[in-house]
Parts: sequence; C-alpha cells; structure tokens
Amino acid sequence: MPALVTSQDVARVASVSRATVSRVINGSARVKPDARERVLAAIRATGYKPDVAAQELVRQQSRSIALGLFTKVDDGFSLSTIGQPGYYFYLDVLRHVEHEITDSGYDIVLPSLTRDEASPQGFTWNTRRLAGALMIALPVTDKRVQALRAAHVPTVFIDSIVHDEHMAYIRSDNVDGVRQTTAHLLALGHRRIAILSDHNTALAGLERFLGYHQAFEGAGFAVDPGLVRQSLFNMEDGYAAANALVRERPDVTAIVAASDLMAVGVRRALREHGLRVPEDISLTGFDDIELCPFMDPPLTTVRQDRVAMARGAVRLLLNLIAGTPAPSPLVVPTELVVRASTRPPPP
Amino acid sequence: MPALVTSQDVARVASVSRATVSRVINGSARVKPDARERVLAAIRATGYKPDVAAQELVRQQSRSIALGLFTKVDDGFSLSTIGQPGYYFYLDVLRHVEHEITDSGYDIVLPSLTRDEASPQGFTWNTRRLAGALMIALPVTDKRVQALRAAHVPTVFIDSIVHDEHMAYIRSDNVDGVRQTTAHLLALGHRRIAILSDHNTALAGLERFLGYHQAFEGAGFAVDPGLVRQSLFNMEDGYAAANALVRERPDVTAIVAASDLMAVGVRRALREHGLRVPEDISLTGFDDIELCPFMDPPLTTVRQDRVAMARGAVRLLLNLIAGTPAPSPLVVPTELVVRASTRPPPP
DNA sequence: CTGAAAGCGCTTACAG
DNA sequence: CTGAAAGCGCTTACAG
Repeated sequence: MPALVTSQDVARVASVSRATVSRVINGSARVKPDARERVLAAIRATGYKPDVAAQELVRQQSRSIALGLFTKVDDGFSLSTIGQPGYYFYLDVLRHVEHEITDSGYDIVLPSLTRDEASPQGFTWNTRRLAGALMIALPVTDKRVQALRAAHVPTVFIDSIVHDEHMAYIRSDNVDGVRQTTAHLLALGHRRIAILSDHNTALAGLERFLGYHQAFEGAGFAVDPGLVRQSLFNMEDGYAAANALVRERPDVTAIVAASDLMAVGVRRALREHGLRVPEDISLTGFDDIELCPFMDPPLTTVRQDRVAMARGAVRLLLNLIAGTPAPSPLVVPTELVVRASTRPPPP
Repeated sequence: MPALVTSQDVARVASVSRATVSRVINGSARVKPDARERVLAAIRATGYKPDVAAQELVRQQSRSIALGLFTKVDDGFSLSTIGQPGYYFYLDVLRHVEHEITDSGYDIVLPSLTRDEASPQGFTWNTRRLAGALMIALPVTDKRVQALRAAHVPTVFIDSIVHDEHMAYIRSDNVDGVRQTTAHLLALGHRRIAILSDHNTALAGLERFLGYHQAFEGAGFAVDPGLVRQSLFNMEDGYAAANALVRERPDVTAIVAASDLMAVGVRRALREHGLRVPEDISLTGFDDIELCPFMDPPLTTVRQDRVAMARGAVRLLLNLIAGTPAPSPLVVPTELVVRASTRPPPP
C-alpha cells in the first residue's frame, strides 16, 4: 500500500487547517478564494482523496446502495441467479441502474448475508450501514424485505409490490403489454390463443395473464381455460408446457408466451412436433431480448423500456433517501414489437 | 434510522470494557470464559453488529473487493456491458465468484469511477480503500489496469493476461477447447473447416484461433487462409461474417465459431442461405451457454468450467491479499460437448 | 486476562 | 472567513 495522503497533508501544503480543506472539498461554508485556490492546488499536487470509511463514520451515513437480484433467501446472494437466462432481461436494466447510481455519487454494494439463527429473519446483513437498497425481481415473501423494512433502509423494488414509508416500487406495464399482443393476435383473426405465464408465483406473470384476459374481454370473447397454462419464466418450462399444450389442444392457433425465453422453449417444442411458425401457429414473447431478431422466425414480442425503469427506480430511491414521500408505484409503458412470428391463422 | 447499538452499549450490558467486547468479537486474545459468555449474551440481547466503517478506519484496511466487468474505460462502469449477450457466459462465473467472495467475509463493491483530467489515467476511483479487485474480461489495454497497478491493489484477472507482484490471472484452456472441436470435425472427415474468431482484439479469440491451427497441424493438414474469418463475439458479427463466408466460399463444409453467440448468428445466416445444419454444414460454438440445447439443431460446443474458474480466481485473489506470491497463470480445462450440429460432410 | 488511553481520517459546531 | 477541539465507533499496544 502506498502511503495514504490525508487531509492533514493537504492542509500543511496549503498552509490552512484541516477544517478548511474539508470545507473546500464539501463546498459547504464559504472559503476565501485565495485559500480555496491553495487547497485545490495542494489536492492536485498530493493526489489527495478523502477516505470514504472516515467520512462515513463521521457523517453517520453511508454512500453505498445495496443491490439485490431475484435471490432466494436460502442462499442470500445478490447475483446467484443472475446467470439464469430467465433473468437476462434485467441485466440491461441493471446496466442503466449502475449509470444512474454512480452518477449520483453512490457506490453499489452487493451485500453479503450471513446465516444467523439468533436473528428473527434467520440471517443478518453485515452491518455495513446502507444509504439505500435497490431490489430487483425479489419475491415479496423474501424475508429480506422484512429485514430491510425493520432497518428503515430506503428501498426501491423493481417488479415487486412493496410500499410503505421508506419503500417504493416500479414496474413495467405488464398488463398492457400482453393486452397489446393478445389484441394483435385477435385482430389477426386468431381465437384459440393459448397463454403460458407464471401466474402462480410471479407477480409479473399474474399481471401478464391479466392483460390476456382484458384483451379477450375488450374484444367480447371468452377465455378458454384449457388454453391457459402455468409455466416458469425459462426455456425448459416453456418447452414442457408447450409440449403438453399442443398434445392436448392441437386446435390452438397462437401462443402468447409471457417471456421471450419461454418462447424459445415453445419454439423448440413446436419444431419437434413438426409445427411451423407462423404458418401453423403464431407465437409471441415478452421482454424483447437481443435474441429475438435471431430466432427462426424473428419473434414478435413486447419491449420493456429498460432505461425508463432504471431511471425511475433510481430517482425514486434518491427521493426516498432524501426523505421525500414516495410517489409509488411508478408504471413504465410497454410497446408491442411486431416481427415475423405472427400472422393470420391457417384457414 | 433506528438508534445504532455500539460496542459501548454491549460493554455496559456485559459489565466489561469495550476492549473486551472487541476481543471476543475478533476472537483475538484470550478472554475469560465467564466474561466471554456475558459479552455474547449482551450481543444477542442488543442485536449489536460492529460498524464496518469504523472497523475499516481503525484497521486501515477494507473488506471490499471491487468487481469490474469488460468495461471500456470510456464509461468506467462495472456492469455497463453486462447486458450484452456476448458476455452472458461470464454471468454464471460471476455468480460463483459471489459465493466464494462472500464466503470469505468480503463484500463486493462496484466501484464508480469519475473522470478526472488531473490524474494520469484521466479518471480516478473514488477512494474507497480496496482489499482487492477482480477484473473480468477486461481489455489489457484498459487504463484501469494501470490505475490498479499503481495503487498496488491485489488484483486477479479472468481472461486477461496481466501478471506482476500483486496481480495474477486465470482463464480457460481456450486453445485446447477449439483444438478439440476442430479435431472432432477433422475426425468426422471435414477438411474445408472455417473458423470465425475475434483474433484481432480478444486474447481468448487469438487463443481459440491457435487451437484451430494446432488441430490442423496435429492432423497433418494445412490451414486454408480463405476460411479464416475475423468476427466479434456477438450474434450480429457472426451473422455478417458467415454471410460473407458462404458467399465467397460455398465449398465450406464446417464452421467453427469461437463463441456460442457467434454461432447463433452463423445459424441465422445459413438458414437464410438455405443451408441445412448439419446436413450441408456442420457448426460448433464455444462456452456452452444455456441456449445451446434449444438451438435448431442443438449445438456442439465447448464447455468452460465456470465453477473452477470462479473458485480459482477467488483463491488466487485471497492469496494475493494475504501477500502470498501469485501462482499465476491458472488454466482451467475445457471439454467438448457433442450435440446434433456436427456430422460427417456431405459426400 | 482486562481496562484506560490513544488514534484511525474525517467533519462540524463553537469561538473568534 | 478560519482554526482548535470534540467526536464518529472501533481496535490495539501498553500497563497492570
């Protein structure tokens, strides 16, 4: 470790006190221009940077924002499941979140949890004081939500519904997204439209399922329960669900998958059954991941506005940290992207 | 913020001094069993957790490990490009890295950089003191490598070759991986085997290209320069390179793509040219991402051992932090996974 | 084995 | 406008 330059060193070089150095750094009280110049020069000369640990200690507040991603409390890691393709979509959100957060001068921390039988939650955060937290696609039942709440950590959730004095959430307009795809298929002339969604365990899945219902109702048609299938948001499950579907309901002419990855699985099942897309069956997804244009055929899907989600989430969080009441929930519009996987049903 | 419980509080409850509290927490010097019990009880009763900022300050060392991912210095963010499908493979590595790091009691930080014209690198880290750093797929030319080096931060690189007293690296056996796939195709009877790799800008690309050469040499055949194509590790570039290839060299019977994503692009190009896989052309990838079994046909590829990479990287880093000389480089074996995209060439 | 004291690097009233 | 002093919560020699 190279010797650490302290504010003391800067003060000496600039012939002022540490208090003054601190003042010019924090731009707080007014400092005589002359002194300010000397300090700035000294900082440049010495390459001084304030020690974050000391600052956090004396200010009694952290500059770190915790990031948590779709983690089961079982393992308590932040990135554990990030490698699962089902979550690829959030990666891009994450990227924008990073921009926004670091632009605001905060650091992002992936806090580790330790099992702790003594604690009511069964685990504890390491007590790095947190300025705030951003939780992505966390199951609402996750015990960490309670831990965060108990600690009064300002927290914003993406795609989970949690809301109180210190907590807010933001999510895509899932309902309208699937409503649009379903309406699109309906307009094309489809009537036997199946939906594969995770309406049992995922809020987003339930909302997307709702959009499907709304489209049918809006068009004056009834939903056929035999065409509603539960499936997790991944390729394997989409594959399995589609296999069962086409076996049991060979009359289906279109499939609405509640995620693009599910659609990849569906595509494979259809292929193995000798069914062509879109000649025999139309197919839609949700998310608009980068793979979509490369699929065979390119997939009609719903685009989520990742940038708006990230911006909105961070803005909400900053407000929360500042003590501003949370204008939650924030709902981000979604947009239908028509490609080659949808067309009118066979005669 | 709920009132913070300090070691003072614990000391009072346990009727000992703060020094003793500190001792039982750090398990350092010996403490009378009786006193230790009282302290432990007091900790439980109060829910005390040491303040990390204070600990870092007094110990003059951080418990944070910085994570950096394939970032261009231009933007200086850690996750910026994580959403690019070309890097999906590393996500899974990341996940294991997180396990290993937090198991060792460290926190993971995504440090923000700020532009700083004054500094020799053109930007500075915020001076959160770092215990170490783990850099994934960083271009060696990245200026942060120099910043890290200048600060003597113990650093481990995954898939970049950097090595000095405080730096070590680990990577997959790229050479042998492509050597295996190429040998597999050669053994199948292919002779006009093309390779698409990023040998211009990526070290891994160069290594994979080398494996191709080795296989040809090992079998006593010459490499045909017209079948060697440069392509970045993504779908778009693989698509473009394959388009040009089949147009210029319709006699090709097999294509070795240096990544699975490239192979996805190649697959699309072949499809659009009316070429069947594997009947007309065999195709291989590299990485074994989750998509492979879902491709049409399922892709023959090379599997990288993500767990071994993560473990190895963190072990290296811990050694470096402890001051142990770095046994770099570590090379992790790769394994050929044969699926349905390869078969003997058409007669 | 254990406590009193000093000190990590910073900021913030408090005087001037 | 600016400096001396106190203090953030912890750990670590130093005595005992």
